[in-house]
Amino acid sequence: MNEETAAKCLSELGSPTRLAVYRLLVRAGPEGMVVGDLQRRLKVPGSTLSHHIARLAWAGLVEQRRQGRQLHCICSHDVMDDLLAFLTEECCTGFDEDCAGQPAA
Amino acid sequence: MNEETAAKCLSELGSPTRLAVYRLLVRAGPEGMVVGDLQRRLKVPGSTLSHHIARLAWAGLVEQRRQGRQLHCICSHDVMDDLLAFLTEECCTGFDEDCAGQPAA
DNA sequence: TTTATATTTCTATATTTCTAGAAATATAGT
DNA sequence: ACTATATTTCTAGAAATATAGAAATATAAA
Repeated sequence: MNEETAAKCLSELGSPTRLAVYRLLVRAGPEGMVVGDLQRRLKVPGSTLSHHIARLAWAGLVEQRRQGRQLHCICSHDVMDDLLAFLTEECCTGFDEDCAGQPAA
Repeated sequence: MNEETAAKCLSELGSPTRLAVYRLLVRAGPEGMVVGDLQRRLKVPGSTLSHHIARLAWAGLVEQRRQGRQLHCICSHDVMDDLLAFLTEECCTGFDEDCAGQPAA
């Protein structure tokens, strides 16, 4: 993952509503959650929620699969994994022992 | 780190300019870099850069120490460590083997 | 085919963020 | 005190984002 893509992911996760959505989806596992469930859990109007989910999907953090009338939202772990790898490798140093990553330089 | 704080950090890191600043500071190590150096490296007007650095500092990701006329910017690893821990623990699952973290549930 | 449900798209408004020039502040040297 | 350097604060316009109601779309059930 390059810096530009990382910034995109970080930015999309950096909204309280979207981070909450993402966490719920992580906990929901491979089945994911349908939009309506997310809506009831987060108490956010459908149109607003749809907008936020679309952004998460645009960043590749979430995938959507229609099943009948419902749309299942499932988190894509790959992107999060790449993001964590980027942060660990590129935004941590070996200068102190707090961080497990290799030195960036 | 709670969800609100994590969202704040993610959002602040989610700007291409700020992520670039942060990465340069990580690589600069404990000495950090002065604002002027960052300005020359990133080719960004001082006022713009100052604004971005202030946001990183507000989120606790960067610390500033004046030394004479210059202001050294140093990345605070603690916050990044906490953020990585949050993402690993709260935004990764044990459902597949891609992710090293513990199950969130 | 009508009706109900689930979700999105359209539209508008309010708010935030980005950007950068100009002025102000802080420090150091002469 | 004056000048130069480093950086911030002020200001404002432009662009992006958030929010949510209303209308539209997709699917299913009766």
